[in-house]
Amino acid sequence: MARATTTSDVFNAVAEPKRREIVVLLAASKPQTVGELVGSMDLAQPAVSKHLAVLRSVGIVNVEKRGKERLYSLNPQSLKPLHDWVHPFEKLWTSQLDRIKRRAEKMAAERAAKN
Amino acid sequence: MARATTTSDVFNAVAEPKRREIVVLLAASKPQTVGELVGSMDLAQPAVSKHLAVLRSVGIVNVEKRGKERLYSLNPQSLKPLHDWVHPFEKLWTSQLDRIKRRAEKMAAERAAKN
DNA sequence: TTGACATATTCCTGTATCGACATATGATAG
DNA sequence: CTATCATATGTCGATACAGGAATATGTCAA
Repeated sequence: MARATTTSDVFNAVAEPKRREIVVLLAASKPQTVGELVGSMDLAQPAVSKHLAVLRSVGIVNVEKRGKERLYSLNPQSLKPLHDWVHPFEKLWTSQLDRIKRRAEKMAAERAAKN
Repeated sequence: MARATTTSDVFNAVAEPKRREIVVLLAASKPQTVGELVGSMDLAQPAVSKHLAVLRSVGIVNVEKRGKERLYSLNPQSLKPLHDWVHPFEKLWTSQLDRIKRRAEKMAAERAAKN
């Protein structure tokens, strides 16, 4: 078996940094044209279009035709599975008890480093 | 340029379903042996060991030698970057305003489907 | 129709999986 | 020391990228 497709999953789609960048850009400013995205991305147009195709295929972005341009917009709900998976882990590092634990471990590590 | 390494990033490491499964298993029950993980995973031991190696290399899990066994434990903080990236998007789908917006879009889509 | 512009698609190359299988390493008991 | 158990590592085959370059598609204006 080989590596999973980038289009198989929100997790895989978003594993690529440039695609995350696109998501952030679309979240910051409202619907944008491919050209606008290219303008703010240091990546050639074909590459951007391909990334957009991946994001489209997993439902992260929507397209709307507007003359010869295409307006891409973010579909935030699509990121919910990612959020739902990672969110429960938050309590494992925010609890007071855990912060004490980490502090102790850190001190132990420093102690060990001196010997 | 090819696809990024699975060990290059928490995002890439966690893009693989089996590795997410391991993370969940380690979060549920405390430190576990490779054998225990294999026992609850429908995947051969070498494959599990390799996934653990990937998770180790990005700091998602820690190992501790215990005789001939190795105890793997979760390092939850390592997931923080993932959480920090996705969390801001939550408000885009939980706000009352946005729920109304989605509702309207859905109705428009149904209307369009009838025509 | 023709040309110009915006975007998508195709082809190519180098690289990195993932799992199965076989084998190496390492620790412990007897 | 040797056999055994737990885990790690290496090899192989099929697969899938990501970006560059070239080209196709589609839309508008004159």
